[in-house]
Amino acid sequence: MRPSTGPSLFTFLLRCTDQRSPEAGRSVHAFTIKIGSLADNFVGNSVVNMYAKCGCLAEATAAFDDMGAGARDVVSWNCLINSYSQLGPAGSAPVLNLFRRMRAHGLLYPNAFTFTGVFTAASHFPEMLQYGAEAHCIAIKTANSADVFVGSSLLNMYCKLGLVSDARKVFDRMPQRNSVSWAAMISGYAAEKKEIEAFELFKLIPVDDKQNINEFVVTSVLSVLSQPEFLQTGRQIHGLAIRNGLISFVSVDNSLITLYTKCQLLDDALAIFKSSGDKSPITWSAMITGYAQNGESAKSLDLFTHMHSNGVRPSEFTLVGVLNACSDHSSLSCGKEAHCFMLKLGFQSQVYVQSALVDMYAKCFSIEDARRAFDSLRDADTVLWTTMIAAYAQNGEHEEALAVYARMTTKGISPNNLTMASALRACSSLAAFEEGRLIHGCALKHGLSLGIPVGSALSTMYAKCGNLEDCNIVFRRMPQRDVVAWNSIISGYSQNGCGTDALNLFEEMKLEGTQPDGVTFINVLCACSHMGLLQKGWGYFNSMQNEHGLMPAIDHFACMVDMLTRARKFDEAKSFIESVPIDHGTCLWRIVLGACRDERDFNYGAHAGERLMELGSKDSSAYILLSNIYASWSSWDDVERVRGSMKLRGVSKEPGCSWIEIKSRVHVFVVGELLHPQIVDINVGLRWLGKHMRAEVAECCNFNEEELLLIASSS
DNA sequence: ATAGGGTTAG
Repeated sequence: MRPSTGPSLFTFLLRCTDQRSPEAGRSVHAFTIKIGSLADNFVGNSVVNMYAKCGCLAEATAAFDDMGAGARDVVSWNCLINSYSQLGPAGSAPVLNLFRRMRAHGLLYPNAFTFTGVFTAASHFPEMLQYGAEAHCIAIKTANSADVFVGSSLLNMYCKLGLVSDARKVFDRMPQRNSVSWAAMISGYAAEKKEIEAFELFKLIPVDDKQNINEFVVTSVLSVLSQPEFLQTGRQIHGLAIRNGLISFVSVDNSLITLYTKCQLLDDALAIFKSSGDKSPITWSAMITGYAQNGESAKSLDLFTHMHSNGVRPSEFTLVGVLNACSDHSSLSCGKEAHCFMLKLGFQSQVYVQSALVDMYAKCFSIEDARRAFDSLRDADTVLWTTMIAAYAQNGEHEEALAVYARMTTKGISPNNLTMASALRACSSLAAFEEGRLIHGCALKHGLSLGIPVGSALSTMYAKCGNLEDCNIVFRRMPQRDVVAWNSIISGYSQNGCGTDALNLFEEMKLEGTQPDGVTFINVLCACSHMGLLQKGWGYFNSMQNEHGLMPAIDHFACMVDMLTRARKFDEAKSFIESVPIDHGTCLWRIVLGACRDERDFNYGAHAGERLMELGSKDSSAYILLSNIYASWSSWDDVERVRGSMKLRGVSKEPGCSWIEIKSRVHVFVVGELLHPQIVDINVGLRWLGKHMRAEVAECCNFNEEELLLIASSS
């Protein structure tokens, strides 16, 4: 029996709910208890709903319990279920629990409202799939599966759990669909990067049904088409968004900004950004990130300052963008400032931000800071570990890179292709063959060995270890190759003295239709240089610009100088260097000096050495070579002059260091090594080797003893 | 009295 005060209580409770005022709601609740109407399921449900909407879930649950089993109906259960499901992942377990209790009750049948809450709850965790699928069966049995809300939340659940084709089956069987169904299905394809499927589905939306192409649908489809190859389609959807009056929706603007920044059209992106009426932190982040990703670090940082002065609170996404801009800038002071922001805003425990931070410090050459940032996070994931490995590899600390990789493996964190590529890069630099093979095995186990980044890194690793056979096998097994993959094998052959094979590979690459880049030409020109193919070298050098539109850079000029001097064309080398249109510092003259030593042409050597001194070279070996040349001529004044300016400029020789891995142990030697346990025997062996080498060289080249000592002293 | 979908990142 319902008391006469019922209707007015509803009105009060509704108003409290609408105004999200639990304070007022509590006094109405107290009144319902006083007049004993909580047992009325309409009033009770309103109380539960009021607390739930006000975010007071504990009180909602208490009111639900107070209603008593007799007064609770489907709506009471649904109110509670849906308010938990709106909490997101945190509410998933309570929802499934409530659903189980509701069914155990027996007399109540779940309805469409129940299933939408249950499916939403199950969509957050893969291990909840079985509960979701079970609920799907119950929905069919209780004749709820034809409902649009049920269908939409169900297909969304399958999408979020990675079962897109199951989602599509649900979608296809829906007797009716609305914008939510379309948006959920499109974003399901978007999450799997299935651009074609997403766009095909988008085109299936009935054209007369403008209602279905709303801001959600447009946002989803734009997000998946934000790539240069879909720019034209993206522009068409932009036009459609304008015609449908969707341009004022902030999420549409955000995805348009992303579309244009991903296509490197920063002006178009900026136009959207400027015209966007109410910018969200996402709008700012998208633009800041867009600048950073397009190498416009200064503009990125500038916009961040603007965001800050406009009083918009940066999100973790913003910080990632800003940190990226700082890495690009190699600006440690900017990076440290961003780090402070990050701490102030409390993003230090977010893995994405942490990885960007580690990367920033690594790119700013502050590897200790990178390590400290890495160590400060407890639950590092694959990418963060990989960033740290890459950070050491980029900074030349290859042993540390492998140590971090080893620790990652012990912790059972599975690698991705960049992990493998970075660890292999460290192996290449150390020529660590055994370690490299182990990593190859690991890549194989994880199914990563055939992809482009890992395949290329493997080829390089085998080549750097002198194993061209495995370098070739790995390369030939790759199902697809890009210019980087080709470069790895061409450089492998070229650096191992197999110039002819390197050049044949280069021709094969062009036949396959892969465009060479600057790196390819460095290897090709090196190969020509080593084989003394001067004419061929010139041909390739000229083809860079003429056939491939590539501007020669300092390394290419260096290859040509090397090639000319090896052929003893010192005059040509001299005029070539003087014609180089870019700033080349001391590098080209240094090559000439080195070649003059090897070719015993000390006149040109002295010229190159004097040029290097004029240019203020800090290279100690150049000064030593030059003074040795003068010494061989007995020009003691010049020797004094060179030694003097070397001292004046504070040029000193860094101690040389080398190492070798024997049976998994690394043996390190510095100049004048005394500490190695077998150093006496090693020195005896080295002297023996040196004597025999000199004898052999002298025999075939007719050097005299004096010249040989000059060569030995400078190399 | 109760419900479902979208945008930015290492």
